[in-house]
Amino acid sequence: MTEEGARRAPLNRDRVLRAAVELADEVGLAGVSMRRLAQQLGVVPMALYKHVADKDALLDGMVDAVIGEFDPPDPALDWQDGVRQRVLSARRAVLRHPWARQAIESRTRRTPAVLAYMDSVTGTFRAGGFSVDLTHHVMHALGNRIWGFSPELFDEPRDPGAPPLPPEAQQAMAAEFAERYPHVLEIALAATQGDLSGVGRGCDEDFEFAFALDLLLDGAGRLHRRGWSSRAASAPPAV
Amino acid sequence: MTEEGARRAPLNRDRVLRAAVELADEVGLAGVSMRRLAQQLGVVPMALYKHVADKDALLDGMVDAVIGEFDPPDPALDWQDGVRQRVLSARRAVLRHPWARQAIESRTRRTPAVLAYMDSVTGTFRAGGFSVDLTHHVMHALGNRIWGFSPELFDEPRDPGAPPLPPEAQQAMAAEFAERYPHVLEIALAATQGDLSGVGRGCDEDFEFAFALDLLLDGAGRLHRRGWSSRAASAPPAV
DNA sequence: ACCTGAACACCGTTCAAGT
DNA sequence: ACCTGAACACCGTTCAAGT
Repeated sequence: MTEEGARRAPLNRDRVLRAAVELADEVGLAGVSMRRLAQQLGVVPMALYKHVADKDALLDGMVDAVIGEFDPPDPALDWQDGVRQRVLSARRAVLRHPWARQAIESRTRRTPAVLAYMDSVTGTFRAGGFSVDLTHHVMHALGNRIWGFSPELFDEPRDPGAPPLPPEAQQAMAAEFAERYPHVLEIALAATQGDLSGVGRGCDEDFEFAFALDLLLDGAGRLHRRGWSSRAASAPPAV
Repeated sequence: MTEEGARRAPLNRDRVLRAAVELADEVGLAGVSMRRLAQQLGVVPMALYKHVADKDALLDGMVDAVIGEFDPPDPALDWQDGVRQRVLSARRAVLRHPWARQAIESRTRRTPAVLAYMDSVTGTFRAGGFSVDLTHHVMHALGNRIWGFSPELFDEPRDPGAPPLPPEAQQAMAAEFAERYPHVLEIALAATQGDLSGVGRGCDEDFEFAFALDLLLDGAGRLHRRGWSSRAASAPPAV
């Protein structure tokens, strides 16, 4: 309210990005608008455009900030543990920022930070003796899993704060499900040891992630040891 | 312009969804707004809300329309060819609608059509003798690949209509890349047989998709044959 | 150099009213 | 039953102007 008391440190790119990350942590990615971010910084919306080209650039910067939290590579590890360590470190960072997965999936530009991370993982395979050819295909096979997340295949886990469904509702849901989607119900029940109230609460995502990652890395190692090459192969793998 | 000449068939859910799919095919997902879709149908925006609860429901319906284009399962196939056939059929449908991948990734609700498709793929593994437990983990490992796409790991392919970069720009890009991201450049060059102009035009996505799919299915088959169970395993796979 | 004010061309969705 | 009109509370971004 005083004339000069409200003066604040001048904006800069870093302060804008840090505020955006903080805002996304609080209200989710959909809640991050240029206008709301400006308000959070006590500034008029247009002031942001001096530090960030447009909203896409803002999102790129936010993803870069998450990448900045990844642990550095550990050169003492062999290729398999090396890739695992980096990817699981990426996973920890991504889980710290629930919006990060959605933001990463939405990016189509590859920033220097993104390229540097991909280069580092690629280099780990090469240092482990993988051919250029096999490394290329394996990077594609890993896909977004190098960022530490797998897609939500089934429903989002139910809000843990939500009250548990009443037993009769569970029964009704199970009955309907059992009729229409017996196989989905079966594997969902298996994941919760038959505890119906757990269905829809999601399963052990960490285990599923590690399972898929190791399935891919082990398959890759097998191809590597056998000297597999896509030039020799007519059809894809035949692992 | 005549009073009655402009009368059109009454809207219904199907006509709304078909128009939305057509609009997305033409202008991309970002171009599909309730207002623009209404205009396309010669109707006021609010008229849509009688047939579709809100924009999320519209997107759900559009994804369901794509799923409706998948080929039915072929019961004569064994589990591996059966899953491959369904997933490659999904891929053909998704490639017909360039917006579909983005739409599928953005959905958090699982519609009956989505659940029915997942149930069908799950059932194919079960019919092939896979345990409930292994089927569960394998479905997670496949992840979004059951929809026939893998994530864009590297850049989007350059617009094929765009003019090719001038040779000196290619040289400059390559030089900069070679210095900062040598490993990414290396595998990118391998994918285009050293043709620099092809870098950034993307690689053979069909091959990469088939590679990853078969890597996963072959690994899954190996675990199946060996009677692997997550209950017995302390750590994930050890394929 | 950095920020502001006003404006433009959009959004999704509500409500009460029309036929 | 189905559609409309007007309004609300938002968006991202431009341009010319202020300090």
